[in-house]
Amino acid sequence: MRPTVHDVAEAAGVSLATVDRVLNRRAGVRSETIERVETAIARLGYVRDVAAANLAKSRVYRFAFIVPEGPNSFMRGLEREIELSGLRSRLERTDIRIIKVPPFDGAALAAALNGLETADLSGVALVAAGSPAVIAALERLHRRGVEIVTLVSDIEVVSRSHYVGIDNVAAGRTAAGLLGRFVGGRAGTIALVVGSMAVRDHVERCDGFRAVIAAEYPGLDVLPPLEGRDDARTAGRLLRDTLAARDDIVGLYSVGAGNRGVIEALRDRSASLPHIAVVAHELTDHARQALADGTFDAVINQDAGHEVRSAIRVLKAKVDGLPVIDAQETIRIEIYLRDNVP
Amino acid sequence: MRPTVHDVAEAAGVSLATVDRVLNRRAGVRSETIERVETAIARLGYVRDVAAANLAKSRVYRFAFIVPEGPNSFMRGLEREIELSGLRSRLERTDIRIIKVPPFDGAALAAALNGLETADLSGVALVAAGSPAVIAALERLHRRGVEIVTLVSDIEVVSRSHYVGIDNVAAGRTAAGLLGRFVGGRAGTIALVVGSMAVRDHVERCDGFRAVIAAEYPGLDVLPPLEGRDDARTAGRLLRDTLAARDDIVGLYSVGAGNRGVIEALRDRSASLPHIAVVAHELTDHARQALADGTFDAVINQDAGHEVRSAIRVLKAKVDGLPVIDAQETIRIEIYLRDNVP
DNA sequence: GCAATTCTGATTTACGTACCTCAGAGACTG
DNA sequence: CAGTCTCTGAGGTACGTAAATCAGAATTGC
Repeated sequence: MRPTVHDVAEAAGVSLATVDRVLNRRAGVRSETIERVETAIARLGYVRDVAAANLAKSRVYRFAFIVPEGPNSFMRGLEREIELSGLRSRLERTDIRIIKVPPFDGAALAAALNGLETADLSGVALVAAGSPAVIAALERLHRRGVEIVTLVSDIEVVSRSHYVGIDNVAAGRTAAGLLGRFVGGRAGTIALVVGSMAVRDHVERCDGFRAVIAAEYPGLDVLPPLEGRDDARTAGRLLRDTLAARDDIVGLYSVGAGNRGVIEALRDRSASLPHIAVVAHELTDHARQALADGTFDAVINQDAGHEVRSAIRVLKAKVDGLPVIDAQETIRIEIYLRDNVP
Repeated sequence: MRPTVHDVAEAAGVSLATVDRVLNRRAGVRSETIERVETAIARLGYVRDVAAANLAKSRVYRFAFIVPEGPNSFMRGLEREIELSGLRSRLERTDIRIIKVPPFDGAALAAALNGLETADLSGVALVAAGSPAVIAALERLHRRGVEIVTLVSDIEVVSRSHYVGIDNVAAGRTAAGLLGRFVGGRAGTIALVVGSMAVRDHVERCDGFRAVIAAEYPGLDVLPPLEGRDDARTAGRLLRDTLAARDDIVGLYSVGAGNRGVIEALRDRSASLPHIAVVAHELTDHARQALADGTFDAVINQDAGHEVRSAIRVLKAKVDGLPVIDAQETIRIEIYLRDNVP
C-alpha cells in the first residue's frame, strides 16, 4: 500500500497538520521540523495522491488556448480538436476556453494575452508569433503564476515554458530525404511554396530542407520560396507562374498553408509532362485527396489531436508540480503515403 | 458545476441510497424507480466522478501483460516500456505484472492465461498467437469479468476485446509504396525476410506489400519470404544465400525480427555493387544505425510506449465502463528516414 | 518575568462516491 | 391477521488530502 500523509506524520513524529503545512509550503513550521518531515517523505517514498488532492481542493483547471483565425485548414482542425478535448475535459474538472487572434500579428496576440483574466487562470497554450510585446505579455502572465505552453510554432525562451510541436528543422530534412529519393536521380530544380517566412516553423522547415538537398543531392537546385500567406489563390498563382516559366522542375516542397491552390496548379499541368514529385505538409482533406490521386507523393503531418492532448497534460503536470514524461509528449513527424492514410 | 449523486437523488425524488443502488447495479430497487433515477441522470447529464469513485473504492487496477520471451528486440523494448509504465502507474493505483511465454507457442500462451489468478485481476493485455486453446482461455477470462486487449498482433474475435496496434496490411502497403519509389524505375526482384508466417502480423504485412507491388510496380518481382524465426543468424544466412544466388535484387523488405542478421548480410556486400533499397520494420538500435549509415532507406515503426500506454488507458476505460476515444487510441504507422529519427 | 509572537498539535469539515447497517413501509402469503 | 419478503430511506464511515479553527508550547523581545 502506498504511504499516506498519516504515515508520514507518524514517521516524522509530527502531526498531520504539520505535514500538510510542509507539503503545501505554508508558513508556520520550523526549518528543522520541515527537514524531519521531508526526510520521512523521502524515506517512505510518499507521493501525494493527486486525485484525492484535487477532490479535496475541488480544483478546477482553467486553461486558455490561443489560435490564429483565418482560412488555414490546419488551424481550423486544431481548433476543432481543442473543442473536442474541451468537451471531454469537463469530466475531469478542466475548463478550456478558445481565443482567436488575427494571424501573423504580434500586437494583436500580445493584446489578447494582456486581456486574460489571470485570477482563476492556471495555464495558457498559444500558437506563438514572436514579438517583444508577446514575450513581455508572457513574462507577465508567468509572474502571476500562469503556466505557458507554445503550440505548433515555438518562440524565444520564456522562463519555464514548454513547446508542444514537431521539430521543424527535422521535418524539412525529412521532406528533402523523401523528395530526393522520389525524384530518382533526375537532375533539375525544386520549387518551394511557403505560408510566410515571418513564422518560425516555415523558416526552419526550409532551412532543414535546403541543407539536406545541398549535402546529398548535388544534382538538385532549390528555388527561392514562393510566399502564399495562408491564401490558396496566391499560392496557386505563384506556383502556376513558376511552372509556366521553366521546364526543369522535378520536385515541389509545399512547406505550409495554401495546399488547395498548389493542388489545382499541379492538376492543371498537361498529363504528358513528366511527373513532379511532391511532398507537402498537413494531412487535411485536400491533401488526402491529392495523395489518393497521385498529385502528392507524401505528406508530412503533425497530429493536432495529439498536440492538444499533450498540451493539456503538460499544463496539468506543471500546475500540479509533477514531472513531464518526455517520451509521451514528443510530437512525431508523421509521414503519409497513399497507403497509410488513416 | 457538475451535478452529483445528491442532485440526482433530489431530482428523482428518491434517497441517496437508492441512486447508489441504481448506479452500481445493486438489487433492491423496483424497475419503475430505476427508471425514474435514470431519467434524472440523463436529464441532469450526471457522470460519475471516476476519481472520487476510485478513491472511495480504494480500487486498484490489476493488469497482466503477456509478452513472448526470446531475443526479439521489439519485444524486449515492449517489455521495457511495460515496466516503465508500470512504475509510473503505481502512483495511479495501477498494478502491472509482466508474464513471459515462449514465442510462437499457442499451448504455452493458453496455459499462462489459464494460470492467471482471476480473483483480483481486472484486465489482460497480450501479444496474441492465435490457437483454439488460446481463444478458449480468453473466453473463460472474459466470462470471469477480466477485460482483454490484444497488443501488436491481433487474434480472431473475442467478445468485447480491443486491438492495440498498427494496421499491418496498411504497413505492408506503405512499405511497398516506399520501396517502389526508392527503387526508382529499375526492374528486378525484391526479397522478403519475415520472422514467421505463423504470426498474423507478418502475414498481413506480406499480403499488403505484394498487393501494391503487383498493382503499381509491374517491373518488380517479389520472391517468396525467407523465414528467420526471430533469429538474426538464420535470417542473415538465408539472405546471404539469396544475394549470392542472384544478381537482380534491387530491393528488400524486412518484415519482422532478425534485422541484425539482415544488416550484416547487406554490409558484407561489395561496395561496387548497385544499392539495394531497403525498408525494414521496428526502430531498434540496430535499425537506427543502419538508417544512419545508409544500409536502410526507411524503417516502419510502431511506438511500443504508445501501445503500452494505450493498452492501459483502454483497459481502464473498459473497467470503468467509459467509452474509448478512438482517435487517441489509434496506433500510427510511423515512417522513419535518416532525418526524422528521434 | 511577562507579554507578544511564532511554531506546533489536535480536531473537524469538506470533496464525491461506495458501501454498510438499521428501520420502516408496503405488498403478499397462508 | 401475523408473518415474511421486497423495496426504500436515513444515516453513518471510509477513501486521501486540503484547509480551517483553536489551544497549547516554545521562543522572542523588552
